[in-house]
Amino acid sequence: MARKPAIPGVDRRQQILEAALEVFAEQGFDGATTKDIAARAEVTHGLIYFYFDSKEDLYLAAFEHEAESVFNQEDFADEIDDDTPVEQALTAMLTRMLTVLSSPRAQHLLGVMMHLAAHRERDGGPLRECKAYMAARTTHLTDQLRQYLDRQLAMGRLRVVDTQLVATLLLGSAMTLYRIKRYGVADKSALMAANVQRREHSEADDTAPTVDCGAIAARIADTFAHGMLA
Amino acid sequence: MARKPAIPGVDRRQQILEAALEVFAEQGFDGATTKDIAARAEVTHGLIYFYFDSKEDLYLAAFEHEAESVFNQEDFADEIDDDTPVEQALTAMLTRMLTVLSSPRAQHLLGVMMHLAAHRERDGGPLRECKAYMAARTTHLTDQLRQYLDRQLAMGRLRVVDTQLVATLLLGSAMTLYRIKRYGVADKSALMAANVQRREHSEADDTAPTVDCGAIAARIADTFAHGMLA
Amino acid sequence: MARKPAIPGVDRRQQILEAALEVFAEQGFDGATTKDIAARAEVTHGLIYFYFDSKEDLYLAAFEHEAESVFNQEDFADEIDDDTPVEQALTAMLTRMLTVLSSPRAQHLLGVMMHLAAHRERDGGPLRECKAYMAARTTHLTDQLRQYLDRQLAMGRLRVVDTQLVATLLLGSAMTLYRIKRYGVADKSALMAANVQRREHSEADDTAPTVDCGAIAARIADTFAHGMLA
Amino acid sequence: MARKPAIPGVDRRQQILEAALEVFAEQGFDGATTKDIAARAEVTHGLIYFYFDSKEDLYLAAFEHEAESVFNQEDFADEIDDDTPVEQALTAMLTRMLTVLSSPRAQHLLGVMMHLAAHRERDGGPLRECKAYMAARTTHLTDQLRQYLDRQLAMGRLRVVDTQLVATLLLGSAMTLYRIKRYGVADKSALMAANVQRREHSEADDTAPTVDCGAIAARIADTFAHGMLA
DNA sequence: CATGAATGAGGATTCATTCAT
DNA sequence: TATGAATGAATCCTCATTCAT
Repeated sequence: MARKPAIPGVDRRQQILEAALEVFAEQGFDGATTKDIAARAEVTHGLIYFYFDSKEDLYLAAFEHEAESVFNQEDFADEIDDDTPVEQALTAMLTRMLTVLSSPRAQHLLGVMMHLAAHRERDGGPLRECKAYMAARTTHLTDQLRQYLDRQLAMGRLRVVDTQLVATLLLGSAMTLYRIKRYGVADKSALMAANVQRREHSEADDTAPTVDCGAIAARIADTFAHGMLA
Repeated sequence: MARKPAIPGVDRRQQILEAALEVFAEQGFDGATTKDIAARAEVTHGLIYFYFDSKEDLYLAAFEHEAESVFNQEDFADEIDDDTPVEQALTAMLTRMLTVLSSPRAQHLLGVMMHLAAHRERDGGPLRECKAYMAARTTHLTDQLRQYLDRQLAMGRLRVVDTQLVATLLLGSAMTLYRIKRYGVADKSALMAANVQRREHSEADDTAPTVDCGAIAARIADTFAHGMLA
Repeated sequence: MARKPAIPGVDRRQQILEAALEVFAEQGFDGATTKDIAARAEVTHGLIYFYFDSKEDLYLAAFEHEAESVFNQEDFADEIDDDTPVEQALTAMLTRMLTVLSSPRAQHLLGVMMHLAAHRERDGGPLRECKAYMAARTTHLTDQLRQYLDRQLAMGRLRVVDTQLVATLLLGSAMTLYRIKRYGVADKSALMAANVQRREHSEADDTAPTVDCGAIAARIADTFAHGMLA
Repeated sequence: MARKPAIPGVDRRQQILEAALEVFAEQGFDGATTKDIAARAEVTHGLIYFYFDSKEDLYLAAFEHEAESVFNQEDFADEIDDDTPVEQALTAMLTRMLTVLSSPRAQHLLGVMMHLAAHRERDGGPLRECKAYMAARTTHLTDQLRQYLDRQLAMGRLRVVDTQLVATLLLGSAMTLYRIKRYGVADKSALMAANVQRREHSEADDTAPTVDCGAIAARIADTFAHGMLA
């Protein structure tokens, strides 16, 4: 009675995972319904429970599935050559990071992460694992960057700044701007940065606007490198 | 069966609004239940519907109620003296902003705004109004800051930078860091900045840790003013 | 704290009773809400419970209040002169009955009665009393008419017909037509009589259409008296 | 927790539709609860919403489901032979109609229709569709009958009477009497005809008393054909 | 594997009713 | 008398989850 003969190559589990990530990214854990997900995956509602134990299990699986593939490409800071001029190196690193984050899948992951970040439950709730994973990865990134900055500082190429702070601001700024550019209005508000995208891009739909990662990266690097004073 | 005559002094409507803001900040619109809110407000479930038409109406009311009082204090950029040195002026402005945002109520509002920012619905959904309000206020802030920077640029005090970009990064950074400092782990992930707070503060509860707004502001201003290169 | 000083002459109880009858006529017992009634009576919700013990009590009171005044005028059959020609007597009687029923209040009562008639509960429910009252009055009317017909039959003025049946049909027909004429479309369906009113009257609003009771009465009497065969 | 696999032979949707019609017939739309309906259908409460979108949707479905099958048998007037003597033809037609209406299901439909007829909302409300359907079918029936009478009138077999009026009275009388006979007291009141049934039948339960449709039809036809005057 | 019917707990909302003032 | 705030039970509806087929 299997309606979809399922072209043996197509993996239903995969379909569900992807649909789930999308829906969770849009609606959050509470707002998403398993029925919605099934519909998006073009799968019957019941089938979800063949592959996953529960909505929560599905959430975790979808998150990890994507996080694995996104974060594993991101040891970008490792490749930084300590001898390259700082601004150039930062531009390269930010470009690489933004490029990785440009894929639709990575975007969905970011969406999920924003919901996760917004959630604050007394006990941590069912999403605790995801939060922990996210925190770890995030810490790792900042640490890599900070270590790089520390080395540059030691080499006398930087003013004496709080490298931890700068690392945080750099990565935060990159993500902030990136999401603003891609999604437009709704995100602006989140970060109090409103009309950037109106000037440069104006796509707000999901048809994957091409964002110039290199340009964003260069500008951020320039600002952080030289400051804005004359 | 009117049980509690309401201890004449207490305003139940207010209680509900405040409880709602808290719960919505923690759980988001979908995650929050009207029952939770009633419990937090120490009010019976049904009473919510005496004061508000629906969960959505309550959300809007709670949001606006707080947004009004928070944002109305925030025309900080207006007071900036164009003759003050830029770094000093920015420090003052950021300090003022962070101070306003330190109140528990403002924190709840920020929590709600994060959820709002994470939500992405085809039609905008019931929360559209809040998003629009948020976008407008946010745009206003950035604009004020950008205009200030434009004036300074015209006066020859700044390098030729993209003032819009800098304004966005400045405000975004301030908010980012602020939330990280106050709440710890969960927020880190949102912005991929993980271990800042572990070094400086480590409170994660609601007992309102005192954050040194001036110090944060000064460091951000310094970084943006001079850059990090030696 | 009495908002309405209530022009001492105006009786709030009365206002409530009348509003209740209207609302119950429109929505039925289950469909009506005490809040609606209070609003219609321009009275606060709570006041209802000062005058009445419960919704049910109010229903009973409203029903009886009106029924008393309507039915008490209706001993029309008593006044029939046995010597008047039958058709003429019937016309007079029906005219009188329809006239009594023309008042807005009587119309509301009829509305309530239709709901009552439609309700069929295992145990009789809270409306049992009203139903019983209605049945009694109704029986009384039919009996009067039947007795009149029996007397006429005994006097040889009628064919040998089932007087009980004819009495029932006569009264039923009168009410049927009357409601159709007054309310238009919705009622038609109830009684499977559709376009009568479109020809003669076309009011459907509550602004009390004047209905020609005499004309309706005459036509009914004619039909029942002579039949339709040539 | 799919408990009952549904005893393959039984159609739950059907069960629900039938239970709904019964409950709606007894209690009206407002008085009926979905829980009652579920209980009557021996189905869990939630299942209703698997098959129907809302209580209203269920009402419509139940109404139409039954109305279709009842009204479709009722083009009785079409089959009337214009050459048959009028009284005989009417008797046949009424007999046929009453027979169709004798089925328990048709009785439930009539119950629903009575509630519908009693309801009078400003906007028509959610039941508007049903009312419209009812009005249309009802109009159709009356029209058929009136046209038949018009033809007979043209053939000189009838006195000059208002055929529309007579058609309305005939059908209304048939339905009136029919419901009185079957259900007893409650209905009497509706039409102010109280004691007919006490003489002839006295069933008030749902065990479908057999009613002599032919006898009722004949008596009505006789009355309308010849009138009651000697 | 896959389906879709079925379940029941829980969520938003309404409403009759009560009571301090 | 009259008000309006307050209560809690009941109602409609949703949704995660299960299971026979």
